[in-house]
Order: sequence, then structure tokens, then C-alpha cells
Amino acid sequence: MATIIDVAKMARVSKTSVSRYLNSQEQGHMSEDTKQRIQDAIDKLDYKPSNIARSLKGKSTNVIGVVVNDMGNPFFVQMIRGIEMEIKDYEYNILICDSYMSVQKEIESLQMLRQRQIDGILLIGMNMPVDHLEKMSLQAPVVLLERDAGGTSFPSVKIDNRMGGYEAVKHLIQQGHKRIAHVTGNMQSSIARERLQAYRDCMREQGLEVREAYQVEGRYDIASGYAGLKQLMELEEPPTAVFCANDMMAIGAIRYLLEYGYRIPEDVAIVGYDDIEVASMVTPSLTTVRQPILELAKLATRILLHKMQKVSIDGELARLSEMKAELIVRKSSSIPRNEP
Amino acid sequence: MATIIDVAKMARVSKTSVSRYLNSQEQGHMSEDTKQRIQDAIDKLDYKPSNIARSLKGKSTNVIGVVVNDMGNPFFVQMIRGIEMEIKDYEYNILICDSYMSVQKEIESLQMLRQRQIDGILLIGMNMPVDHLEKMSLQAPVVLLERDAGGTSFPSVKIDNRMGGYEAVKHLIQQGHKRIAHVTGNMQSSIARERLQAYRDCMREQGLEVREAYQVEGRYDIASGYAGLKQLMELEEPPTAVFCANDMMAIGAIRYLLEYGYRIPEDVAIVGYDDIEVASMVTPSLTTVRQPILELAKLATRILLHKMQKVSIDGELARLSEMKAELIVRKSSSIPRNEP
DNA sequence: CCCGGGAAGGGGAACGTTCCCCTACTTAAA
DNA sequence: TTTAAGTAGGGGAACGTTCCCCTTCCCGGG
Repeated sequence: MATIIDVAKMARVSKTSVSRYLNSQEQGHMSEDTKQRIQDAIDKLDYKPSNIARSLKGKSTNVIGVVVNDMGNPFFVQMIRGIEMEIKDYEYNILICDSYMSVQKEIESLQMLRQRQIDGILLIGMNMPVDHLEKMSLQAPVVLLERDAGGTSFPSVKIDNRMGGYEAVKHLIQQGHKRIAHVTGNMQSSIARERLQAYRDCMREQGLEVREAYQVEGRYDIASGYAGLKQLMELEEPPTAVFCANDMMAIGAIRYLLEYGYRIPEDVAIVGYDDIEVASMVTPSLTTVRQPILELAKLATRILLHKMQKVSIDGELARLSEMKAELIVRKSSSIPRNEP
Repeated sequence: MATIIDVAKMARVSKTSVSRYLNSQEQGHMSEDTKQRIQDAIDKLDYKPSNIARSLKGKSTNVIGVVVNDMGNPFFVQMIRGIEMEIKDYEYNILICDSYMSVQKEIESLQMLRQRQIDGILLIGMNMPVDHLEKMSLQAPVVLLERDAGGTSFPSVKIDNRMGGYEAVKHLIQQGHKRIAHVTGNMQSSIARERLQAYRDCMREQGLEVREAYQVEGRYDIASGYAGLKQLMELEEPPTAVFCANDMMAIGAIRYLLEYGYRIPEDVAIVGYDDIEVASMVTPSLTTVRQPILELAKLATRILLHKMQKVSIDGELARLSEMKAELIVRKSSSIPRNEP
């Protein structure tokens, strides 16, 4: 690999001049002839400045670290894509870590990012307690995605899970259901807790009984939705409707019900959460709560860029950290109206 | 951030000793007392060695660059996950670039990776011609995923697309279809070309006419499957079966057919490719060709690690670069046998 | 007493940049 | 003619490591 010194030698100038040529925007202090010689040398040697040396000298690495709670979850993976889209016009790149839903792994990833002197950190659906995060002295701005900031001052972009969950349950109640169950997400995650809370609040406020047996814990994947429904349907008094904390589990739930001969939504209605791309493609098509995933990821990224001083963001937007979710009613929950 | 010098000062030793303490495996040449003082200083200062400085001095950055052709494709994204899983026990991290199916972007990404002095490169479904890649003098080992190496010597791990495609089409023929169409992937990708070739070969070998009008080009996403079917069904003599080059397009195809009142598989049979997680969840469930995605990604990663001398791989495995695909017959293509 | 060698540890160059501060030359005003 | 300012360009320290090679000390054998 050619270095700046090789270029300088070939162009018969000092490395300072080469550096100036490369970095100086006004490019003053340099004759056309010199510039030409430098450019020729660069071309001939196929020289590219070393990012490593630059990072060592200056402050920034131009890398953004992304810690994803679970790469098995398409919802989270979609966010990575949103981040990529937002970032691609800056000179940043993304370093990815999967933390496999483990707090230990999260801590290790964060420590690694710190060692790499990353410029900014995006945490997707983190499990770790926020105050622990606060103590970690990671030397870079952090933005939380799909995780609330608790008492801390980390910016956090998420969807209003309360409202989304509330709407979902209310919709089921409006369909005439009374025995409504809930398959939660991984309870380490604050989103799961919020959706559960919304479920309980809505039930109570609408005058329905909140039964402990109707709340089963899942892990956001197809398998745990399947298992959750099995557990629920084997109860003495099984529910007639189930609100699943995400679409993957809802798909698993549908799977279980169809396998055991239940009709959806006549016997059991299902509502999911996320509106992943395939939600409208399964049978029956899935009633769910749509989240503006890409927009969410983009907003979070913009806030991070702002914190890193690369981009200014309008103050309004910076504070708007809760985005609205929208209930999408499809066939898994709504009985066609031509029945009584 | 504390540096090694701060630690050395606090422990009243030289930086050399601290470095020795950190890196030397035998840890000879050092008294217990000194070690203790160094460790205390490290703890007190919360010192972490700078990866950047290490990279500058030594050769390696411990980063693997992954260029993904299209992050919108869950099939590719799944591979990233496989890479993560394989890598997580080494000290490597993954830098991701989405090339948005553009050759230009691919080149830029590769150049960027070179500037960052990445240790190894994984190219997922690259569009660029391989000989162009060969000329690029990227200073790191490369492994191709889902892309054949053409005449070049790059290791390439992929699924035997010929066989998979052949099986898919043969299955349709066995179901009695004669007018079989094909929605291809992005024709810039070699996978798409191989699957098309398999389609044509199978048709010809089974004595069926290969019509140009029955070959429409898609872009691997739901929308282009939908559009492809529209185009096909508006022909004077529409096909009775369609082989789509991936599941996303097959889902789009199903979508179109259902929307326009066709029955699947009675009016039109559909076969996809990939067996993504939701293929069995759509209605009708999708006949498809299953690919061992995670295994594919893991194998490719192991080969790369091998090239980077970090792991030895048994020679057998290193050469086995084509993995077998398997046809999964579901309801989108097979007419229940109780009809005549 | 001298000497050799091993253990413990330190000094400083090198990695490839950037950037502060310096010099040399030119030109024009005083 | 001196001086001031502006233009073109260079020297070298610094960023935080690693690692080669050096010094010092101690101990045992002859």
C-alpha cells in the first residue's frame, strides 16, 4: 500500500503539501502545477489515505455502532436498513453487533465499541437497565431505539406502545370479545412491558377482568407464539381473542390454531403488532399495529448525527421521540358483517 | 480516555511493561508485584487499549466487511445473521454496506473497505462482473456468497441453482403443466441467470417450448412479482404455472392472482425459491426450493477466516462450495390428488 | 575475584496521518 | 531602499500502540 510519503516523493513535494491538497477545501497555497503533479502521483500509485491513521490523529472514526437485540427479528433488522438509508449520504459506516438478547453480550458489545472509538451508538431494543448503561462511560453519543430512556437523558425514539396496544385491545373488545389473552414479548424489554401494561389498562378501563392466566410470556419469535397459544388453549376456559406483542408470535399463534382446527377469527381472533411485510400475506391476513419502522430508524439516526454535530435537526423533531402507531384491521380479527 | 502512558505512570513502570503485561502470553520477565500494580492502575483508570493505535502499528483491524446487494431482501439479511453467528467467537466485527443493487455503489463500498484496511471481505450477491472485482486490488481476502466466481479464483459459496431450478420446473411439468413461465431475478446477478438457465434447460429437455414472452424480469421484491404476473396473465395465452426466482416475488405473484380471482394452484400454480420463514405461512402455502442459508453463510465465513489464517478448515470442506438445494412441495403448486 | 547468563524492565523508533509553525520568495506601498 | 503582507511550501511533533534492542541487577560457577 502506497503512503502519503510515497506520493510526496513521486510528486517531489512534502507530505504536508499532499495532505493539504487532499484536505484543504480552499486549496489555497498551491500552484496549479503542483496540484497536477500530486494528482498524477496519486493516480499512478493508486493511493488512498489510511482511515486508521486519520482516526488516530484526529478524533473521529466515522463509524456508527449498532447493537441489535436480536437479528432474528425482522422488525429490528428492518431498522438497520433504515439506518443505512439515512447514513448513506454521509461518510459514515455501520458496525453491527448482535447481542442475542443477552445483557452480558450487550455489555461486551458496548465495551468493544468503546475500544474501537466509534463516533456514535444506536441501541436497538436493548435489554440492559438504562441506569447501568449510564454508568458505562461510553465515549460517544447514544440514541435508543424501541427502548425507553427511563429516568436517564438518553434520547430515545420509539413508538407509542401504550396507544398502539390500547387500540389493539379495544378493537377486540369492540368485536364483542371478553376473554382476551396476551402473549407478551421478552419481559426484559421495556416495549414488552409497555404493551402488557396497555393490555391491562385497556381491559380494566373497559370493565373486563384481567386474569393472570391470560398473560403468557413469549420471546418474539414464531415458536413462542405457537407455544403461547398452546398454553392458552389448554386452559379450562380458553380465550376467544389473543393480542400478541409482535407479528412473528401472531403468525406462530395462527399456525397453532389452524393446526388444531380452530377457525380464525370465528373461534379465536388474533391481533399482532409491527405490520411486517408478510402480515398481509398470511392466512388469514393479520390485524396488526403498524409502526413506521423505517421512519423511526431514520429519525433516530438523524438525532444521532445531530448529536455528533454533523447535521442540524429542527428542535421540534428532536423532541418528538414518540411516533404514532396505527391499527390495521384485517381478517384475523374481524368477523364479516353479514353474520348476525 | 486514559492511555497506556497514564497507566504506566500510575503503576510506576514503563509503557513497555504495560504493553508486555497486556499482550505477552507467557508474561515472563515480570514480577508478581509489578503485574499487580499494573492491573490496579488499569482498573482505576478504566483503561482500554485503543484498537485504532493497535491497527496502525500492527496489520489487522479485526473487522470484516460485508457488502450486501440488497438489504431489502430477507434472504440476504439472513446471511448477515449467519456471518454474525460464525464470527462471534473470534474477536472480529462486521462492517455492513448496502449497495442498493447498484454496481457503482458496490465499487464505492469496496473502495471504502480498502481505505479502512479491513481484514476480509464477504460479498453477498454481488452484481459487478467478477473480472472487474479482480482488478480492484483490494488488500484483503474475499469470499463470494451467492455469486459464482466466473473464471476467477475467488472462493465462492453458493447453492446449486441449476439443480434447484431444474427440480422446481420439473415438478411443475410432473403436475401436468405445459405453459410454464418464469419471473427472473435482477439479471445483473449471476444467480438470476443460473435459475433462468435451469428453467430453459429443463423445459427444453422435457420437450416443452421455451417462449420468450414467458420470461419476465423482476427485481427480487414483492412488487416486481406482482408486476410480473400482471404482465404474464395479460398475454393472449397466459401460463398455467409460474416459477419465480425467489419467494418474495412468488408472494407478490400470489397476491396478484388472488386479487384478480384466480385460484391457486388450480388456475395457476406458483413455485418460489429460498424457503424464507414465511413461505409456509402464506396462503396457499408456497412450494419452494429450500436453501441452507445459515449454513451457507457460516461456511463462507469459515472459509474467509481460513484465508485470514485464523482458523483451519478441512480441505474437503473448503472445496465444497456448492451446497444442495431441496424442493419443498406445498399447496401453491400441487393439486390435491382426489381430483381426476 | 571475575565472568557469564538469565531475569526484570526501559528507551525510542515506527506505523500514516494532520497541523502548527517556520522559511523563502515576490510584490507593492511608503 | 526598507518593510509589510501575501503566497508557496516544508519540518517535525503528535496521536497510542508494539517491539527491537538496550541496561541493570543478581546469582552461581570457576
